[in-house]
Amino acid sequence: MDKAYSPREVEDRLYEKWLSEGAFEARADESRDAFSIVIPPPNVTGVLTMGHVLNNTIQDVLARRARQEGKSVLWLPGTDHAGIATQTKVENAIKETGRTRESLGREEFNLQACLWRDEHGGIILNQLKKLGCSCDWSRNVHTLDEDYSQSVLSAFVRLFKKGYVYRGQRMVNWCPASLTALSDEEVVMKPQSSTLYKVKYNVVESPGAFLEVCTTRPETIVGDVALAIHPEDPRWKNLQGKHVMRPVNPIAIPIIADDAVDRDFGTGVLKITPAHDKLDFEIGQRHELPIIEVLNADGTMNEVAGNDYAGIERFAARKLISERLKQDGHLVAEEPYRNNVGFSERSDVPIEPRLSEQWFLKYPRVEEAKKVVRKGLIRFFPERWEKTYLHWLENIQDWCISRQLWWGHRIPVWYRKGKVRTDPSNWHVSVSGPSDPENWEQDEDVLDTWASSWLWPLATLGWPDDDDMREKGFDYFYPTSVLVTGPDIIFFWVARMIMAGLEFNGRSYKPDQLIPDESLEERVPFRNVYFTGIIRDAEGRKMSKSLGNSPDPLDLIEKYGADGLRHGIMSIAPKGQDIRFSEERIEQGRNFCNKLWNVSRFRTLSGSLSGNQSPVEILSRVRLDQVMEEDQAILIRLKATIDEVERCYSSYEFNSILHALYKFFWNDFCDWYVENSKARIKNEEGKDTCLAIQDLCLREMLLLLHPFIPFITEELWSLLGFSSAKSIQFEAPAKGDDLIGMLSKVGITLDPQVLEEIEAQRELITQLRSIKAERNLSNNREVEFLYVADSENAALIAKSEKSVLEAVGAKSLRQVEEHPSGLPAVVTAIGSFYLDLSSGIDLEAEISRMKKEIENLNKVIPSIEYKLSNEKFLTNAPADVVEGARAQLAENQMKLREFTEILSLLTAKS
RNA sequence: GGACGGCUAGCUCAGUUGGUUAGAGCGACUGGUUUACACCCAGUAGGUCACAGGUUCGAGUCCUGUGCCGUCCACCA
Repeated sequence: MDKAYSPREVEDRLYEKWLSEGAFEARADESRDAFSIVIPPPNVTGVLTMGHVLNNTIQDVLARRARQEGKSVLWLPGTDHAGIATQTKVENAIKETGRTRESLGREEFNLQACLWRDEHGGIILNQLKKLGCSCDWSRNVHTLDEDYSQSVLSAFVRLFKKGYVYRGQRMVNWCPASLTALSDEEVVMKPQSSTLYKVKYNVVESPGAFLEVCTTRPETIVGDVALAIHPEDPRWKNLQGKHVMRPVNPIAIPIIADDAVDRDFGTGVLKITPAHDKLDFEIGQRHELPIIEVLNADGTMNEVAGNDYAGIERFAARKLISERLKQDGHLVAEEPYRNNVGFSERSDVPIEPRLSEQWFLKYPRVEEAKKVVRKGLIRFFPERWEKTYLHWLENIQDWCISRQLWWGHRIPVWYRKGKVRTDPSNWHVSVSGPSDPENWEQDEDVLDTWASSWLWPLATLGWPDDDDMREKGFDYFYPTSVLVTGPDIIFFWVARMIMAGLEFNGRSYKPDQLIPDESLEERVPFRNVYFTGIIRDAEGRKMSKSLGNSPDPLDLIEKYGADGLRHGIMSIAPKGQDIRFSEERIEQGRNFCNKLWNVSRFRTLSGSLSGNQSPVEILSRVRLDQVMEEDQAILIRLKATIDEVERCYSSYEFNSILHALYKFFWNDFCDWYVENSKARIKNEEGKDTCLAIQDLCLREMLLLLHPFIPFITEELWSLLGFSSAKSIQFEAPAKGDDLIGMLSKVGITLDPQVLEEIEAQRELITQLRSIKAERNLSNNREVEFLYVADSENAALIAKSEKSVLEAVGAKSLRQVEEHPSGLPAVVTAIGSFYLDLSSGIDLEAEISRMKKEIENLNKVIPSIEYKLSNEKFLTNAPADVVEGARAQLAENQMKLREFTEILSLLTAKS
């Protein structure tokens, strides 16, 4: 074994081995419990981010733990076609070759997109392999796969037949960059610095009278069809029913009254542009006002806006029209204003409320979706996300599911050629299409990507095809055990999957018929949902590609190993809190692996490894008369650690699991038990017993650590001779009680009292080391200690004298009756200890060293004293600096006294 | 406007039903290569637990209020 652990070779070799053994392949096996996870499918053309590392490491930990526990595990991988994102990327790539989407045409474009996907796609899956993810790769699914598409279209058709999918002319969120409608969830509100324009509208019927209106969007004035006031607003009561002249493209428009007007905002008068504002549209409907569109799909003004503005981009038009208003004397005021504007999440441009013909979905099973979470049939970790989830469901709006894109699942609706599309009697809706396709034309739109991924747990297991479901073990693996994802997609994905699961799994119910409680549980797509935190950079910003603040996980794997990365990220992943990334934590993970490697290496150098193939074999090497208190203590701690790990798994407290394992391994096992072993294994009598206990601890440690750091643990598992017929991957760590059982079978019972004694001994050793270190005697192994203690404690001290002396680095511990004077002392729970400064010391060397220390202090002290006597220093320096100087002076003076005393004692002896 | 989270050592964070003297890692400082490990060992320093009240024998922990930071939802033109 090399001195330092080098992950690279080990990781690649072991991953290949796991794949060739088929260790990750899932089979429905009724004799065992099922454990299943579906991966949140990443964008097929994406690359691995730190968020993926966190998310997938958690899933891998759970999958590997379940595999060890003997469950039949399915971790199902796959990728998402990511409609807008991928189409935009492909369009940009095509643009570089001088072509456009339109010039290629739909079929050719999609062909190019597939080529592009196949070329750039799948990178992320290979990156997950580097991370060690134990997915069943033979089951890899892509949302545009033929089978998956069938299931997406099938869901659409079923919901259509139920009357839940409908087509309609509605106000939607329009993205002028991507030229498509978006769902409400894809719009992000951003505070903007804009201008509030106050515009004057002259009253037609009363010359000289006018109304003032505040707006942030003067470019839409050309689409105004009315002004609205509040019906009870006394200020304009007499104007209701009269008309004003539109200040741009002048025509007379009515003054109407509507409750929706906020009297307190601006002037209390609202201009109504039904084509370009959601509220205005509603008011317009109520008052049967005309709808005048003045914007094109791409955000430029259209011909209706007039020759002066047609073709001009919306923000340029805003400027132009405001200037025009100013010239005409219609602009009363303009002032800076901060408001929230909706942006397209993908394209990052302001969205445009736009009236258009789209497909909408009324969500199915909303009530049941609330119920399954309220009743705990699906549990959220942390629990608090339940409130967010329920609040969203309470206020749920119909979902706009059509997208004006080419990359995606094309809507399975056909219209009779040459007939009016708005009449449903001219529609054909089916998965396979009409039998006489020549007479029909298919709807041009595709489905929102989330309208495919909401079926993920169902479709990846073969739904809705019976044969496919049987082959993929649907009944065995569904509902899946746990979903691991970020809270940022709780609405996009989690909530929708729950509704889809409830709707589509099992026998169908009529729309108005609630699913009975007893069959809810088998229909939910997953039982637990673990929400990870969001990874932020050192400044607390969300990691993103555009900020360039996300490290490349592959670089980190290269530098610290996959195990180091996994350990690091898991140790900073508290339950559901955002995570501030720091490379130092990854370094710590690497160091942990190295420590594990080295203590194992030490074990291989200490003695034979035979007899390690099972706990029974290991314990058979124990000689009862050689079992020491140290052995009992480490076993008690091991048991406590196992129990703690068990408890933390059930509540998904991964950082606590690692913390418990780290503490046991490093602070208890390495720092104390193995150090103590060094003396014991020199002695043939106790060697075998001591090594057996070491082996038992190491074995359990490796088993417990394996889900987190699979590579190094598997490597050490075989290097230390633990491997039997079973790989570490399928070997369960002992439960706490199992451990007690195993031990009592060979006659070892654990006495909690022993732990206290060992604890006291540790405390003593630490104190004695400290008293030595303070006097720069750390390396002197000849020092002697005197102590005063009662007879009970004295017996205890005598019992552990040898190991205390070894650990402290001292020659003797001698009991005295009287407290010696003039010696440095420490007080512990079991007695007062004095460092005998005169004994066992190289007097000449110590004396010259003391003199050197004193000489140095005699230089330092006057310089601090001078500083403190300086008036300017005292008045100008910050208080803490002055205090610091005073403390420094006092400490050095104290040191001087101590050293002087020690010196006088030393010289008296010489 | 509504909801949720955070505020603990210089930094990043643990702290699970309220209970000895509040912990870890990193960083700082001191000393150390005695054959597992310098990716290491031994030791030291460093905290008014955001603030103000309250409940209690006892509060980092529970309650009320305030402040700052962050997230989500809604949104008034």
